[in-house]
Amino acid sequence: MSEGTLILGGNKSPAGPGRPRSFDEAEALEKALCVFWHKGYETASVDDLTEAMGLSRSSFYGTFGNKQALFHKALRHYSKRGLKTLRDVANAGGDDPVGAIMEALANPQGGRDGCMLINCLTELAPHDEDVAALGRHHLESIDEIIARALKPSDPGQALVKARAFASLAIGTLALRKAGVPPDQISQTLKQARSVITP
Amino acid sequence: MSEGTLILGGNKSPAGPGRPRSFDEAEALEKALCVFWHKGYETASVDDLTEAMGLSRSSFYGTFGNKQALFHKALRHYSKRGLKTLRDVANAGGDDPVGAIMEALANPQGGRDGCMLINCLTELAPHDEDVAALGRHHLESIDEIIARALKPSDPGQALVKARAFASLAIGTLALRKAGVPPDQISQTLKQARSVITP
DNA sequence: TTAATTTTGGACCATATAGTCCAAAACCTA
DNA sequence: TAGGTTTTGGACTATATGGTCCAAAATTAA
Repeated sequence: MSEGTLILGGNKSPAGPGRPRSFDEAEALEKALCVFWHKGYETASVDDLTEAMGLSRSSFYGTFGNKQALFHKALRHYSKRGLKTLRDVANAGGDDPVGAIMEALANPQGGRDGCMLINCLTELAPHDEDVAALGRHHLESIDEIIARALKPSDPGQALVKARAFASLAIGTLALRKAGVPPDQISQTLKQARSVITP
Repeated sequence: MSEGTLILGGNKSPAGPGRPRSFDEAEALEKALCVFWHKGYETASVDDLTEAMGLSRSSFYGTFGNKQALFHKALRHYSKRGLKTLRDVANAGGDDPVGAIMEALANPQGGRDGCMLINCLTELAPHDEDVAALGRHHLESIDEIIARALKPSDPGQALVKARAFASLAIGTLALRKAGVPPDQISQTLKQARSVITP
């Protein structure tokens, strides 16, 4: 049960004896993340992944265990980083954290690929409870961050409004995927203000 | 180029000579639709499909051409029927068409499987322009139906508000997939009223 | 009954896929 | 330098996949 044994993935490449890794695990994970983000879980083949990560199959399986384990690790990483970014944006927003958040939402990182977490939720959540649970936690966290950004408003309704705001933003991701013109999406997103104004 | 030639799928099973079909094409399509809805495009194997449809591979390929053609047909059918249902709901709503629409949105057909079209948009649109185009048309139609339901409101803003309303509703589908409790989803959906009230 | 025509069952095929295995390479410690 | 240890390349395997093929079955028209 202890980490570092010879069972599965996550070999820590200790400083002890043995041939050293020829790659950076974090970088490789990042590359894998991009592939999953762009292609989805099922469509991303191990060949796609190893090629993008620059790894041999041995290193791939030796380091990450298998495709699914790598995927879960990538998704957790994505979630953690995304939430941190959102918090940072809200904090950096100063007097208008909601405006800062909306600004960020209007120019998402994934472009037409949308949000990796929402993509994976759509693809896998009904058949993978781990993904579903991670998704719930992610969404809940987003709601809390937004609710906190609404601070002057009446606190009883803050979370409810934050949820509606977030749902609207998530909905626009579908538009993006469909190739709806960005200006129309921005216009739709601006209507989210009417959800949160008291 | 004419239909009915011997090229691909959609054989009309004419009343002429030859062994008659042992199945109903519309029913088979419906079954396939369910499989795609529940499992997604990639994950639905031809074996899954033929089993659910009760067809041999010969009948499958002879009637529908291939997996992708069947899928597109199913998706178009889904879109058409969904839009008709939405229109019917709005029309049957009498004095409060928006309320009727919201009622319908709170009890969706797919349950945790969400909306097939949004699922497929998420899975395929960035890599399949046909799906993307169908998605845009579907979303646009939804917007128009909702905008029409907002008739008393100021007409210039009707479409903008309808789009925001629709995006919020679409966003809640992700919550549903993640297994967020239905009452919370309903509560979020109710906030959509604030988007459309002038 | 016979010939033409279409559907059906299911064996078959080529390929793609996730995952395994092992010998050689590259390192550390003694 | 020698022995122990880990990583690496890449060949290999088993299986699942989408799609094809053809002989037999089931029908209609003559």
